[in-house]
Amino acid sequence: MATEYSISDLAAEFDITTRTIRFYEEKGLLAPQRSGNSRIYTPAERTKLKLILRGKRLGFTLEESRSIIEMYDPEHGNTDQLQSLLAKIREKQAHLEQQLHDIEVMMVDLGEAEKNCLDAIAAEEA
Amino acid sequence: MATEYSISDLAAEFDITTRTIRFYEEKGLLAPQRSGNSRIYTPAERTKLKLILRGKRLGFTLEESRSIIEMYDPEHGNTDQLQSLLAKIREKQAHLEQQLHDIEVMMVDLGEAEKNCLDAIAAEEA
DNA sequence: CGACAGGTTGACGTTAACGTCAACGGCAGA
DNA sequence: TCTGCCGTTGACGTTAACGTCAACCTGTCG
Repeated sequence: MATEYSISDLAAEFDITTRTIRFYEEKGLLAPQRSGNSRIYTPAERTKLKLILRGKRLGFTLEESRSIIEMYDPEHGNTDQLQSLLAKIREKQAHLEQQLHDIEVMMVDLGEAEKNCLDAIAAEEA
Repeated sequence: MATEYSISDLAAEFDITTRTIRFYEEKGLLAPQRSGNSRIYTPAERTKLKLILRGKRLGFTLEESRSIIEMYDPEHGNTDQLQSLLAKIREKQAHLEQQLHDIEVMMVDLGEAEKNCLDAIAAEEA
């Protein structure tokens, strides 16, 4: 349970390049501290990175991941801002529900494809 | 229940451009018939397009969608080819399971974010 | 006949998300 | 002191997935 990480620590842990991590910082998704010239990552920054990568696996753009990250540390803004944040949250939820449905259907399809494939192999061996 | 479609029929139905559809054809994902110079799409081609778009919503690349399409009309190859197809199927299944897990976690997170947001709004109004 | 909506093929432009490379600084070990 | 290793900042290259535009054909409506 380290309390801080170097850039290569994170790169190794998540199997990405340091260039990628710096790129996320350029885009304003990460904001590590500095020790002299070097970047130092707190567990909070590491969590942000995890969120980004999870977003990637779900086909989210970095912009979308950025807005997801922002949901985690709200700016304690006014009601308008909170309403807009709430709207974003519900938008993402709808997105995820669509994906859930897509996955369900595709799972069924793949299951059938698998069966057909196994049948064909069995027939071949007969 | 039309038995064939023009390129703009499909573009309108799925809310994409004709350029996009032609692009998929360039990449070998679609293979419409021709009536003179114009493209004619059968229901089977339309289904392929649906598969591509579903893949897109799940963050699949066109290459991945291509291999998914190929699972639907197997080339009735030899056992080796079938085995490799089976491997691909299971790979996609694993991919989907990872996505399912990601979605579950993100749903919970968003639910909490939503609650925090609602609480903050309530506090603001108090 | 004219024009107009739909189709076609290139060819080039664009954006996101990095990869690659050059040129440099700092520090630990032999 | 020199050799690596890890880090840094630009700057430019690359790939996927289209968008945009020009130049053209083709059927049909008034």
